[in-house]
Amino acid sequence: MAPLTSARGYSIGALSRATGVKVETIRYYERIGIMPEPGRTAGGNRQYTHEHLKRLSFIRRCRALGFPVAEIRALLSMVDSRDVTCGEVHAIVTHQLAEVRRRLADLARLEADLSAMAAQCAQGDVPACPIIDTLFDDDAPSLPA
Amino acid sequence: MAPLTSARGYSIGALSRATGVKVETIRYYERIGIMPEPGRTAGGNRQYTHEHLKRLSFIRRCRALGFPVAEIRALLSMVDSRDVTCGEVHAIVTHQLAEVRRRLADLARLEADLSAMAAQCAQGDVPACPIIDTLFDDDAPSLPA
DNA sequence: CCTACGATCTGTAGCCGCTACAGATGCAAG
DNA sequence: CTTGCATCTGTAGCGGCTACAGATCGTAGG
Repeated sequence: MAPLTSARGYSIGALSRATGVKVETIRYYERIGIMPEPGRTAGGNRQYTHEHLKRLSFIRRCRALGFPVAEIRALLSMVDSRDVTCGEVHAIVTHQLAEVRRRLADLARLEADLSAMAAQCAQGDVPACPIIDTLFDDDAPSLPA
Repeated sequence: MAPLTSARGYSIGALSRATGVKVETIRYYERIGIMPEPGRTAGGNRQYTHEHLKRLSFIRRCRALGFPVAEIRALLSMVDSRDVTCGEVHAIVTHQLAEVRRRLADLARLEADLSAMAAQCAQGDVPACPIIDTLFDDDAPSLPA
C-alpha cells in the first residue's frame, strides 16, 4: 500500500503549510540551531519527519505567546536533554508573564495619553493644533504621567 | 552680563542630559534626517541651540508615545513646512492609538494564556510538565484562541 | 604653557527575528 | 524533454538603536 505523506516526510513547503511558519523562517530556525538539520533528498532538498513537525509547532506556539527565541531555546534544551522539571518551566513561563504584564501596563499608559490627545484635537482644517503645541511645549518636561 | 548656558549653546552631552536622549541616538537622529545638522565649534564638535532642544524633546515625547520614526518624520515635516492642520495631526494620532489598542488586545490574550498555563503547572521537581505537554500536543492546532 | 583626562568625533558592526532578494538547481506533470 | 514551480545557498535589509575602535577636541589643574 502506498503510504501517506508522512512516510517519505515533508518538503520544507509542506512543513511550512502544516505549521504556518514561513519557509525562510524554517531555514532561519535551522541556522540558529533551534531546529535540527533534517535529512536530504538525493538532490539536496530538505526532508522533514513528523518529529520535526511537532517541534516546529511547539516553537510556533511559543513565539505566538511572545517567548523570545532565547527562552524557547532553553525550553527545548530541557526537552532535548530529557530533563524537564516542572519548576524550571514554571519559572520561564512566569518570567514571560511578568514581561507581558509590564508591556501591558506600558501600553495602557500610552493608550490613555493618546486618547486624551486625540480628544483635545479640533480635527478640522484649523492651522493650529493643541497636540503639536503640547508636544512642543517647553514646560512639559515629560509626558503627563 | 555673561549670558546663560544657552548663549553658546549645548554640547551633545548637555543636550543628552537635558532631554534624556542618549548621545549616540542624537547622532543617529541626525543621520536619518529628523534632527538638523547643528553648528560646529572650531574643532568640529556639535553645538546645539534651544530650538534643537525643543525639537529633540518633541521627538522624545513622540517616541515615548510609541510613534514610529516615520510618523514623527511626518509630524515634523508638517511643522517644518508651517502647514500644520489639526485634522492631519488628529489622523496620525488616531492611527497610532488604533495600533496601540491592537497591541493591547494581543497582549491581553497572551496574558490570559500564559497565566492559565502558569496555573496548570505543579511547579515542583516533577519531571513531567503539563505546560510542555500542552505545547507539544499534536491535537492543539494552534493556541486556545 | 603643558599635561592629563574626559567628552566628542567618524565609521562600522551588532542586536532581534525575521524577510527579501539573486542566481543556481531540483523535481514532477504533461 | 520541456516547462515551471519549489527549493537551494548566500547575503543584505528592516527598525531603532547600541556598542565598539581609534582619533581628536576641550578644559581644568599644576
